[in-house]
Order: sequence, then C-alpha cells, then structure tokens
Amino acid sequence: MVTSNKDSMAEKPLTSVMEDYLEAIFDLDQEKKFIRVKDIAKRMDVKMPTVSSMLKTLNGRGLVNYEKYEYVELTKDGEDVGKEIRRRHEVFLKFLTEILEIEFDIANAEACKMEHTLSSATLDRLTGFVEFIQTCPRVGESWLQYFKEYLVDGHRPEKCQARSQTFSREFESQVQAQEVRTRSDGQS
Amino acid sequence: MVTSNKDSMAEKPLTSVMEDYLEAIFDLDQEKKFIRVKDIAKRMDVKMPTVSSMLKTLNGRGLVNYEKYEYVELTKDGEDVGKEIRRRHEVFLKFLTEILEIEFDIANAEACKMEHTLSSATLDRLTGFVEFIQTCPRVGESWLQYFKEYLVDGHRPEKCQARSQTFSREFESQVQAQEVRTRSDGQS
DNA sequence: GAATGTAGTTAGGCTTATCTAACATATATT
DNA sequence: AATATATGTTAGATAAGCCTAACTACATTC
Repeated sequence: MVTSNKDSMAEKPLTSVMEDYLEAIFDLDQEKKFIRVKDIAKRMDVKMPTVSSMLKTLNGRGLVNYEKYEYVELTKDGEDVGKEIRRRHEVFLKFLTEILEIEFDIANAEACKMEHTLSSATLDRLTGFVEFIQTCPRVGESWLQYFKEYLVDGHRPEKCQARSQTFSREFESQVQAQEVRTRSDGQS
Repeated sequence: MVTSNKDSMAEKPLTSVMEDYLEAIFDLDQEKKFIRVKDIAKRMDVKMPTVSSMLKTLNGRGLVNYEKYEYVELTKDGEDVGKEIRRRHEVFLKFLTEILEIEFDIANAEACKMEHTLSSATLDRLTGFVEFIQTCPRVGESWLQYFKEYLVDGHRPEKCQARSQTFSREFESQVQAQEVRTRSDGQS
C-alpha cells in the first residue's frame, strides 16, 4: 500500500526542510548499513519525535519506505532528490572553498543553507564556472593565483598592471613549448 | 514610547522573512515619499493583514516606527538591516548576471533567495571576487571572455591549449608597451 | 522470563508566517 | 455633510516544523 506520487493529483513541491532530510538520509545510507530514527535526529540536530513525524510525511509522499520501528529506506524518488541536493551542496562547497578560499567548516555551513535555494540552471552554471577554472589551468589557475593575491592585498586597481606582467611570465612558464615567445626573466 | 532593542534582554535573531520586509521597506523608501501597508503587501506579494501583523512585530523590535493607519518608517536599526540585505542582493545579483551571465530576471529571483543565507564574510569574499574581475581588466576581462566562450562550447579540456594561445595574443594586444614580447600574428 | 535501558511513538503545545472574512477608518465624490 | 471607495485592522484558521512529557516496543542481561 505505497502511496504512489507519480502524476496522482498535483503534488505540492517539497519544502527545503524535506530536502534536507532526504539529503541526510542519502548521506547516512552511504555511511552505514541501517539507518535509524536516532541517526537522522543526530544528523539533523533535532529531536526524535521531529524525525518520526517527518518520516510519516516523507512516507506519505513516497520518498521513503518506513514502517514504525523499522529501518529507514529511501525510495527511488527519494534517492533522486537526496542525491541532487547532495550534488548541489558539493558544487557550492567547491566554489566556496576552492575559488573563494573560504575555510572548510564555514563553507560547509554556507553550502548547507544554499543548496536548496539555487535553481538547477544556476547550479549548472556555477558548476561550469568551477570546472572551467580547474580544467583550463593555463588560463585558470594562474588567474586564480592573482585572485588569491588580491584577497590578501585588498582592492588596489593600480596593481593590476603589475599583475598583468607577472601573469605573462607565469603564463609563459606554463605554456612552455608553445609558439608563443616571451622574454623570460628566469623565474621558476 | 519606542521599544529600544539595544542590549535589552538577549534579542532573538531576525528571521529571514523579517529581513525581507525590511529590505522591501528600504527599497520603497527610496522610491516614494510615503510608504503604506498596501505598497509593502504588493512588493512582498502577500495580503495586507500579513503586513499589518509583521509591522506590529517589527515595531515591537524597534525596527520600524509604525502607528495604526499611519505611514511606515524605518528606524535607524531597521534601515541598517534593510540596507545590508539590499547590499547582499546586489552583490549576488552582480555575480550571477555579470560573471555567470544568467538572465536578469532569473538572477534577480535567485538573489532574493540567497540574500539572507550567505554570511557577511562570504558575501565580502564574493564582492572581492566580482570586483577583482572587473577592476583588473587585463587579467580579468579577457579571462572572463574565455569563460563565456566555455559556456557556449561546453566542457572541452582539449580546447584549453588553444584558448591559452588566443589568450596570449589578446593579452599582448592589451598590454601593449609593456616589456613583454609576444610573436603577434597581427590580430586586432 | 522479569528487569532494565535504549529507541521510538503519540499527544499536545508553541511559533512563524500566511490566509479569508468581517469590521473600521480615512479619503474622495457628489 | 452623506455616501462611496480605498485602505487598514482584527479575529480566527491553517500549515510547517519544532519541542517536551509520557507512553510503548524492543533488546539485553541477569
């Protein structure tokens, strides 16, 4: 007697809290064999009764399979949602830690808050952005390097020119055997 | 008889909805001489009774000055909050539209959702990031240019090399009279 | 197999933010 | 001034998500 939620009467959208629970369950699923109410409560930092009632809701929505006192299991739908939220979390976290250089714990907390709000389309853009920087190192990494320098130095437009020069040097040292010729000053 | 909320008994943090209202009021304040309940309701897309009750709350918190049937006015504290939330909105919007090149209306909607969640510290980092790209055009804009190209072409690591070369040409044409020497092929 | 401790549920209450319906005030129009 | 239209308020309901307190089920272990 599973309540199928596929095209049966205009399903309301999931709340971001529901998404949080699904993500938590998804994570736990990969960490341990059986998931209990207590585990979820701990992960979500809420009390057990809150989990109980949420599981009832999620069960009614066909996102988990849960019978009183038994172990918790995600349905296919529930897993899809959990995985997607997890993915968003990862993308945003990567951006915060690897591009903006924000300390992991803080970034992780921010990512938790952000993961629901951004649309898939925006997330995809952001993913592309992060990937671009990281898969195009000759352009990207040295550029990133200057950004990090900027973080330390603060806002100093007059330094941009100098940066551009430095950039060209580093650029050359990375491009190496290319047809590009730059007067090197023997750095690295 | 203003309820001062300064160090009088551990004030609870503002909810993000309260922040939304303060931002809306802050905006309206700059657009028109007098602000009425109706204006706020329209801006927030809620009904008037909702605004009435929120104004009562905000008044109690010393964030607005509001007496029944009169015009709405932000207190200093309320204005500070509204302005800060507005600032966050702007920063995030700028990032979405100018860096990720997301269509304005969509970006604006995303920014609305994000403006509460990011911490000041993260927002500052993001601001720095956006500013860096825009105030250091020789490094930034052409780099951004390649990012945009990447958005169109998709993920093609094998193109990075080619991009690097192109980059060097554009780079040279911009740096001009610098000590850098690149073998130009007469472009632009 | 009865006692104990851990895990889970139910019941009921609180808070925030929203709504509708009904009433109240203020403003404009004749 | 009398009435009509706008705007605003109050009252009461609802939905989510959380809580505590009290009860129940399961699992050890003596």
